[in-house]
Amino acid sequence: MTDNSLPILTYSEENYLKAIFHLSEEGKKSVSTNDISGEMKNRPASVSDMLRKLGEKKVIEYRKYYGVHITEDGKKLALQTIRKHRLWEVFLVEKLNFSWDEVHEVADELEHIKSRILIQRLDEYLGFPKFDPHGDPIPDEYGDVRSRPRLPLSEIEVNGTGQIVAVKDSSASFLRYLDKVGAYIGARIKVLDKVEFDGSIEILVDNKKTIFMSKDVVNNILIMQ
Amino acid sequence: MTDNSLPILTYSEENYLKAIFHLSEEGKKSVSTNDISGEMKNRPASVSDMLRKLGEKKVIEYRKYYGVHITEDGKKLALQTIRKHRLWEVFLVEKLNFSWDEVHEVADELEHIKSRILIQRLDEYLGFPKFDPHGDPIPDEYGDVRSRPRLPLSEIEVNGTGQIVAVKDSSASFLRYLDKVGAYIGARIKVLDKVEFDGSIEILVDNKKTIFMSKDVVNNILIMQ
DNA sequence: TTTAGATATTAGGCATGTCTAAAAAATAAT
DNA sequence: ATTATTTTTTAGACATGCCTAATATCTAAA
Ligand SMILES: [Mn+2]
Ligand SMILES: [Mn+2]
Ligand SMILES: [Mn+2]
Ligand SMILES: [Mn+2]
Repeated sequence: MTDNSLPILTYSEENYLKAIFHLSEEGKKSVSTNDISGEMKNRPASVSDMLRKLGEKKVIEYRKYYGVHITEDGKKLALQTIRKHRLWEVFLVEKLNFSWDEVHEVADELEHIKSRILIQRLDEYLGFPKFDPHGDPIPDEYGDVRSRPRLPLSEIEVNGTGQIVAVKDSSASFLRYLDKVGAYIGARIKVLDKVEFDGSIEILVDNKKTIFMSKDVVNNILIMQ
Repeated sequence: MTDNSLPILTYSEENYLKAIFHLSEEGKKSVSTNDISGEMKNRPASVSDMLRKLGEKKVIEYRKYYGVHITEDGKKLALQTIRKHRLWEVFLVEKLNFSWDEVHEVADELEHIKSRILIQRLDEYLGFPKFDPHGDPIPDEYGDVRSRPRLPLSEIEVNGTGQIVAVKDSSASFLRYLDKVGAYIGARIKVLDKVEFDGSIEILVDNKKTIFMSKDVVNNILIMQ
């Protein structure tokens, strides 16, 4: 069974489905209308309308007033969009010299281009990358994701070591901060000190540089040990 | 005066404007609703609706029942879309190994991606190409086009020589035919014989190969002498 | 110059996707 | 267990973009 039977989605439906997929990944329970509204930066009323349509297309299970669950078909479609988004991000950074804080908006448009062959060729051209510029895994054509185990920097003990493999927040301001302090994907880190009072920490990067980071920062850096 | 004051167009408006621009290039006179309807493969009623909107945005001059003329602003916007279309075509052929008959549909989607920096970087990455895979000139950022003088192969005299620089028809079937017979952009040709009866001709390609071509083909190949 | 045929526009409808305001249902508080 | 609050849905509206059917206008023929 290939994805021949999957419904065709509009740009907007793809965006909603991607948002629902991401929200589903975080907390396990069902995703609420307000959560989606927040993610999509629109009104709950608009979300209710869309949920009905996505329910009819069987990409989500929708029980009025009780939030939604994404279906297997929905997951497949969301992962295809995410695959495209992340491949385009790699292209923008690797080939067009975008910095990692500039790619998100453009990839959010490019991810909707429909051609299947385009994505296959792009993937090949990029050398079948497994991770995007933010360290997030790129699903394969069938939606399979080889994710690596990772945990927030905040959970590493003092004297613990690891490698920065991804960021939770991909906002331009956060990424530019990381550039500034020299915390890049792949950097080896060691936790030197943790301040219990405010959740801030002190880390050593690449055995060279000491950085102080606030709780907000520490929660958004993901480490592989 | 940059294009700061140009209106923002929707995808659909961009497609109409591009069609109107291309139709304007052919015959000099005004473009009719039916012409546009034919080009856009939709109904004249839809065109009338759109012409009103494009008129309000001042990208065309619209007098009811008398067709439209594109304005200077309209030309600038159309050329920006055409620039994007042709740059993406170059990318698909040069970098992703698409053949020249496969690129049109995909470029028709990619041409609407909005990021200005994306196109600048793409242009740079491709080495500032001046022509697309079909030999059509790529406008610069300001809409300036360095087109080369060219005329249909049908107008070359017997024993006349020249070089294939573009094709008028970019349909997949025509382009695949050209691939089959070995008539590519850049090929040097010499007209060996012309049959007045049916408009067919015999040409020598690269001093090596003789090809017979029908009138339909000959009208759609453009030559620089 | 009147008329027939071609061309173009409007009227009204439908689908998508958004909004505000009002109503309904679920959840939290008393 | 009832009330208050929050969450969610519906009703009605608007913009875009397409359609068919009816009407208006232009143009070419008689
Ligand atoms: Mn998107
Ligand atoms: Mn990313
Ligand atoms: Mn297009
Ligand atoms: Mn082309």
